[in-house]
Amino acid sequence: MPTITLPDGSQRSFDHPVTVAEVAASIGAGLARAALAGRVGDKLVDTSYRLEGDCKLSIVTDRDPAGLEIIRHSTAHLLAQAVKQLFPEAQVTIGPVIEDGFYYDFAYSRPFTTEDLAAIEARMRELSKSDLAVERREMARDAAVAYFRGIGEAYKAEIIASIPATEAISLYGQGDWVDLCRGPHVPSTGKLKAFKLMKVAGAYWRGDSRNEMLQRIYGTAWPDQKQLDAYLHRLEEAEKRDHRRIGRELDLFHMQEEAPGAVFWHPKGWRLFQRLIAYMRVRQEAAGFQEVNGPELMDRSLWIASGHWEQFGENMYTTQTPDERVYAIKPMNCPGHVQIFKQGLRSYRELPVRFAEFGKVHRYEPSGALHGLMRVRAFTQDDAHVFVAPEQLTAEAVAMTQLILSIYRDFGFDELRIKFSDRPAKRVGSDAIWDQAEAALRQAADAAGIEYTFNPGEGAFYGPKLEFVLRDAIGRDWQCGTLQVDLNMPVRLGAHYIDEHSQKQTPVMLHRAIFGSLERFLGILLEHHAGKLPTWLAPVQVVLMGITDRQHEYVLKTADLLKKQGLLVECDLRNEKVGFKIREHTLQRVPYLLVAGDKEVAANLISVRSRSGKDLGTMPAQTFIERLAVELESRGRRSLED
RNA sequence: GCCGGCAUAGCUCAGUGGUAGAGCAGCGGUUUUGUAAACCGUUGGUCGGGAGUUCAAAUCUCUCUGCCGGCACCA
Repeated sequence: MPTITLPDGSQRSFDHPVTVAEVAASIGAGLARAALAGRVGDKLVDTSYRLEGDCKLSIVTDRDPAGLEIIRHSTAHLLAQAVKQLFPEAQVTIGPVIEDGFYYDFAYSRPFTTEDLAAIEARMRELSKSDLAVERREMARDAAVAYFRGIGEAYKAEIIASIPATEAISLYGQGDWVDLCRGPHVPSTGKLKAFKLMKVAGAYWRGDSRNEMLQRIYGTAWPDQKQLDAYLHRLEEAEKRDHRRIGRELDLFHMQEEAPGAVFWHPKGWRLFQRLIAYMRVRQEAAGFQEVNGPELMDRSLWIASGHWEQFGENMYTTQTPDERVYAIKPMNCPGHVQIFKQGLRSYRELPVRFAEFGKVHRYEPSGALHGLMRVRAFTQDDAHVFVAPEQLTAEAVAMTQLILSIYRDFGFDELRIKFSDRPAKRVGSDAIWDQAEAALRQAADAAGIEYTFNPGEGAFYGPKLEFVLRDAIGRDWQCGTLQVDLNMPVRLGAHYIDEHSQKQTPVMLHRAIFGSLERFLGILLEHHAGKLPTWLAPVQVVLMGITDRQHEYVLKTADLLKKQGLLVECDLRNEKVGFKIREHTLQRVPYLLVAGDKEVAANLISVRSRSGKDLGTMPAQTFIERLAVELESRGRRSLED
């Protein structure tokens, strides 16, 4: 005799076991139609799930995030069913939900074409229209392995075989098709109405490049057509903020075939780049860092000693000189900084020693990894290494975490993901050292009060790391900042200090980067702001223009005034209409446009227009300068428009 | 590196075996202009590189390079 308690606290009693669907129907016909699944306690179940005893139940519809996830998961099944009907030779593997959609990997003799994709999508629509019931059943593991082997699904059988033998396997069937799945799923395929197949790509079986390549089909699915259309529109908008496009439109940089993965910075882009450096210098200096500079080329022996040659030798650029020595072009700055630390005897009194460098590094990245400014072969790190005594480690790591977060906030990145990555399979150093390093970093992260996710096995080969991850316009995540605890490199490279008992000690080394790669950070920054950089960063902050050439002298004089304040100013004295000039400079995302006509000249004023198109009225140049100063000093938190 | 796609003027793109095109940009004029595109004229391309098929290749084939979307990698 189950009594069901609903989310609003109301209760319903039944004199026999009921399904989730029946409970939904007892509440209302509309809810019965909208029901995708049920939530019993914390557990998601199908609408066909039978409630035998008293429980708390909520009906999951597409308004529930869990409901949307179920729709996407079920759409992945619909995709697999359609593929099996059209390409019976294809084998199914896995089909998980991802952000905004899903994918499904198939093993097939050839890649799917875009024509295939259209045919598959059309078949999915037919299957949806047929409104096939989705039914769950359970099977013993070994029986399930035998079943999938029997129907020629070797991959599925392999997956099931890796599940413990004692577990019952749930299978979901719809029409002629059955898949292994934990569920839950929508009650019938008719619930799947708004979906679209997006692209095909290769993907390795079990994510291992030694395995065969499968054919992955990506799709998106939404509760209704309107939300699907909105999503597709968002994608189009995101494309417009692609940093590669903005870089060209704003004449910031270019790349070309002769230098794959390397950037040609144009004047405005380089100015922007230098402004990032100038900002970081100020922040670093205040935080006790000393800027240093190491050689670009160092003998291979140093990289062998550090362990980089062993780990990354394949990805290092090398050069052989006439004396037959082999040098590596530095792929990172740490060994250089250790050499500087090693000069002379270091006292414990000097610690922490904080060396920072804007170091240009070269890494021969795999060709397929290159991606605009985000992944290049030649890039500049705001790299720093801090040598501390073990007891200073936590405080130093906490301070650095806070510095990173504070700097990100200055750039408008309030939301970022932080990941904690621990020891990778390929590493140097004993487990005892790793235990120590991981514990220290975790302790520091907790002391800093940050929230992070756990990223097992993704640490650097010499130590665990915190990764500060930013997201680009179309949702790809990129590691920017990093903080690493390293107990290995100081030993390998022979760094020491003398403690208070005159004993030689090995310092702990912290690696940290805040921008990470300036190139990448700039790419993210451009996308984050859609090219509309905050005024304090903009390579051109103000453009002045006259309406006719009668105002030229006044414009030049006013521009001089602004330039003397250190503002980045250009004058547009071209023989063009003011509307044309406004349009061009607005497209160039110049923060402020100042216009002077005869009226302004007569009154000794300027007319101010913001990038957003707002007319801020006329004012004396001095007033503009003062109000702009407030915006610049607050790094855009306060604006001249306010 | 792997799978797939793409590569035509500075940019965005059309051209699918038969004499390389458009819009914008650029350049030369005219216009002295009031807050997101004035008007007229005009320059510009070994169709990514190489090889092949063909009477004939931007177009078909092979190959190399680069880029794009994924996967793998990311000190």
